[in-house]
Amino acid sequence: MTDLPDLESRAAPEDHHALRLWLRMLTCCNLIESEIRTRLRTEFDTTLPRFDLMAQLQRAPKGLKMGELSRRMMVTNGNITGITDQLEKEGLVMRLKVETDRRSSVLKLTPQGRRTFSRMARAHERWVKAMFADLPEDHRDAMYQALGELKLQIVARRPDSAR
Amino acid sequence: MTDLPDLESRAAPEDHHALRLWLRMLTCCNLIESEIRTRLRTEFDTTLPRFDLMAQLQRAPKGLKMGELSRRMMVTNGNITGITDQLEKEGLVMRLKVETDRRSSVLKLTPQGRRTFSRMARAHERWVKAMFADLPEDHRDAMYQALGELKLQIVARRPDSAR
DNA sequence: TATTGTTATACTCTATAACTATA
DNA sequence: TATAGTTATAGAGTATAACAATA
Repeated sequence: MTDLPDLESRAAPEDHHALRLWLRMLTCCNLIESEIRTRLRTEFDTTLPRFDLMAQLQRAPKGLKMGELSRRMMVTNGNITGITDQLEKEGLVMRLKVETDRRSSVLKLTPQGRRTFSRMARAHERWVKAMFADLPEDHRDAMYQALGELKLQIVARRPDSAR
Repeated sequence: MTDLPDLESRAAPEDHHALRLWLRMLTCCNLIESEIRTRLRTEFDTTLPRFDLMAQLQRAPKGLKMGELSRRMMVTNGNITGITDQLEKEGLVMRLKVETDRRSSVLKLTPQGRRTFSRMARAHERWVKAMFADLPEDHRDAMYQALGELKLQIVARRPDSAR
């Protein structure tokens, strides 16, 4: 491994393995994430949180309540309101009133939102595939596996995981 | 793997392996990062970029020029100026004039900055170790390996990598 | 002319907390 | 009382671009 001058360079030789792994993981994530953010901005004039919200809705044909989106995206309610306001103004998502609970709204993609998201999702998948293209399959699968365990442990340790 | 209601839930069954891996990786990183940010804030009243900058300086006893920090932390010059202003005001880092180039400053940790950073770094390592504690060694090493390759590829693909 | 660092600006994202309307 | 969503606010982080001093 070469000594590239990035975030990982903050690791010291005596650091614990877990710490070195984390710094490398963080560097990779930041690299990928910043490329995706840049491309979403320059090619689609949108942001990652907006893309994430639309991705959640795409997977939920019946729509999602705003509170559920807040949990999934791990941000507070007010933020979902803000992102939703933008997307609604642009005609990409719509708020629907719930018969059984008049406090709630359910969000859905509009037909236009569905079309727009499809184009973005295809591009997004292309970018990601390209970035992971040369990672050997067995390494890719091993990482997927290991990350699955890691995620379970971390979620289990979270203070609010009993919710 | 259970179907937890988080970011990864935006993956669809037909998604490419690379995409699913990326979403899982992103979820893990976000979980870890947000725990670290919260703890840095509540226990040390500081932020991740400030911690990162100090970590870079800790590893560079001779100090670093601000432009070099900007490259390593992958943010623009102006942001380094801002973070440095804060840390300097609190007496944690100092700007030193360079004899050979009067445009440049070299940043170093002050003695107090060194002490403060040591305490934070020990705590930070404890947090990370705890989060990775139950990940089997062989998985951990496999991930470290795979991420190393991934990082090389992504860096090589970056538009400014020829710099 | 190019580079180093600074300044000013604008925007997104985020958490917090107070609020409303329902339940 | 508790919950769903809204509003207001403040702060961090970021990019962009214009700028001064120096190379």
